[in-house]
Amino acid sequence: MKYKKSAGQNAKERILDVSEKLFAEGSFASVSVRTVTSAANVNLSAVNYYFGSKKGLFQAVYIRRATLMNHERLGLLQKAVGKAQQEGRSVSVRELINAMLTPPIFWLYEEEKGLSGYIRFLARAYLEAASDMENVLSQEVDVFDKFVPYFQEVNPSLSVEDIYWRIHFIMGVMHHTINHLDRIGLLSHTACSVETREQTRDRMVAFCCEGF
Amino acid sequence: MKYKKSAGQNAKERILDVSEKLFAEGSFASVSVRTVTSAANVNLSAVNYYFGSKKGLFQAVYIRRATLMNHERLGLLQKAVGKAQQEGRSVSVRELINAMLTPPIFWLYEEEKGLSGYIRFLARAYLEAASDMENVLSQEVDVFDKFVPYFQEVNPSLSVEDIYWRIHFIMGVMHHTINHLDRIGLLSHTACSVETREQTRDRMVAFCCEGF
DNA sequence: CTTCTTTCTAAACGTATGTTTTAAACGATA
DNA sequence: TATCGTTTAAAACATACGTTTAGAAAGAAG
Repeated sequence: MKYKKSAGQNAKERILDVSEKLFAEGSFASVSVRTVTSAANVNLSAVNYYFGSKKGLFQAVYIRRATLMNHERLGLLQKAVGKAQQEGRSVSVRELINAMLTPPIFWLYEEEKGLSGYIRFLARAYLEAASDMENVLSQEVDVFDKFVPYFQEVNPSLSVEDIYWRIHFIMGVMHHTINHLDRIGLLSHTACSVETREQTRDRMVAFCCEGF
Repeated sequence: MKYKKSAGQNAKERILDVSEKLFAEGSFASVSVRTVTSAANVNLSAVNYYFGSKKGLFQAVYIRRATLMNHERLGLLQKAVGKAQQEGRSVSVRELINAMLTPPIFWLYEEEKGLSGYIRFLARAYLEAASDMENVLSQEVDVFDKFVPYFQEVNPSLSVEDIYWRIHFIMGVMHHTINHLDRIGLLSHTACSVETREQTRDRMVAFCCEGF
């Protein structure tokens, strides 16, 4: 009853890899199924065979790594919480924002495993028609919800409304950096050069910490 | 030699109005010429007649109000500079950021004149293929360049690199708010409700000031 | 009215799109 | 080897796309 599917698995994964990259660089409508299949060296009908439809492919690209990144974020959060408890203090704003921003920014620099493509894909998916991609939004929202109580704890004077607004701004800093990191040299007339992922992350964390 | 063109002007403007809105809500590729023309109640060929091509229409939408907003920004900058000179001090960070953010955010709330559509159109145009829309980017970049010396003056310890990174983050806060203002209620589980344009602007300015 | 330019309309062109269909090729099991 | 589920392949389908064309309608100028 068990079939090897070795070639099939490869084709399926190859399609996912390729479309992740293509959807990261262009909108859903601007990337055609034919572009995907020819780039992945598979037959045209493979997309519909494996994913039912173009939209199905898009969602499959999203789902493939959806849980992974948020797991990383929650992992960092847990780690910070544990360390703070051990030292008998509450989690700092810096630790919280660090946990929110480190995974996506580190992924952004991880060209090799395709994580960079996924993170850019995600940032773009946010701008696709809301009706089709509500799950994309809600998943990340759910994770950020878990951060709210800690923000409240470290700064009780802030209302829940204030906190969500600040989280919203942090997401802005994050998404914009993901979308335009490669153009920051152009923006600054080469005043800003390529940095390590840590340097970029630290710049963002510093900016957002003060904003909070 | 002079022709009235009254109906023509109306049709042309109507096309621009409609496509501004449509391009604000969907990507370039996802908005078809037929959708535009039928929404504008004009003949299908009107787009090619007036603008040469679909891309020509897109750029026309951009150009129509491009100078206006940056004029507003520079006006606010000049005003702040004049006031500061009169009071014998240098321009504050708050005044600078205020001049950068007030025009786009106020426009965002200006549903009536279509300015809201334009500002959302602009934010989306940033994500279109860079090769086609480089002028969109460069125009705003040119304006922000004019702010750099003042940021340096008020905070001489910052390098040009630092300043551009912060401007980049401010643009992130701005773009994200433009793109997702209507979804902030969803993000916050209705903790955040609709605010006045001044309230939203002040939140953004406050966050970015501290970040700077 | 006639003339000429501009604007609008309807139809068609050629191509690109997502999807479906048909059958061949493959791989493991029996 | 024969069988059956799975995967690949080629072709066709129907539709949607951006663009072009040819001509009608409208309006100002002579």
